[in-house]
Amino acid sequence: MYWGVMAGNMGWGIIEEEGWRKGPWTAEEDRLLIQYVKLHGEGRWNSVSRLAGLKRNGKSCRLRWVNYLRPDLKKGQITPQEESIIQELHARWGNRWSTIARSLPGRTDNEIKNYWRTHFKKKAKPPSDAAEKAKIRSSRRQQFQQQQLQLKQQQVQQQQQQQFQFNLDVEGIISLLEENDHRVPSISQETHEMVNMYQNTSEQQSYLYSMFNVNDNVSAPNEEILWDGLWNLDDIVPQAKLVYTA
DNA sequence: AACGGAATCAACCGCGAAAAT
DNA sequence: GATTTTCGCGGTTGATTCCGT
Repeated sequence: MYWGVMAGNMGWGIIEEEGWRKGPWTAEEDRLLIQYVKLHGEGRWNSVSRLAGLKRNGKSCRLRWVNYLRPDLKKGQITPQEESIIQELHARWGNRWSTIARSLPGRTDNEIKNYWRTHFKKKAKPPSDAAEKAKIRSSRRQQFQQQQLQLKQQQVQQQQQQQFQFNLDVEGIISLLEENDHRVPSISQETHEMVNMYQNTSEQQSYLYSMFNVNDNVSAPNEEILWDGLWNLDDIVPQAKLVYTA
């Protein structure tokens, strides 16, 4: 990856006279910044250096987070659909990149701005020779491969997130059942049993996952039993709203 | 294989608006 | 209300990679 190469070359990790580091971010700096956001949330960027021990100014930290570290960012090339949205919105808004970016979830203003400058500015003139056409074909092929890769990565990520969320949710169910057991007749006996099982051993925890097919990402029928129950629970205990991200 | 120009993209800069003091 | 701080935006730069000759 481009950044990786740059970060590997530590030649210009410059320290300015004020003590701020400049240039490409290292993996360690990224880790510190991610940790800071986990603990303190986004914002108060000027506190990052003090609280996270990063020798970066607030502006640099914000930029790094917004453009590269935010978990909701889409990786990979701009898709043809996104491209047409960019064109359409640029016709309407001009260079208001942040406004355009709001219509493209997971894309940053910087990314769109760069994309526009490198793709659309020159697109006015159509390809005129074989070399240009070959280049476009190659670019499309790369784009397709990138999309396939991205899709696979998304699937893996989704599975991991699903399992993590499920884990959290089951913990929530346990405590809610403990608190409200007598008030929740709509939760099936099966659900009670599963949740109770979860509390026992790690083998049984795996068994619980397998029953819901969480690892296989094909979780429909058994899951419904649980989540129907969850929504009933939610009606009774509104503050206990459980979010299932399938 | 070597070179040079074009393309790409991460990061910086300056500025203005909004929020905090 | 004035001043300072923080944040966000758009423009630009510069290192690296790509690609044609």
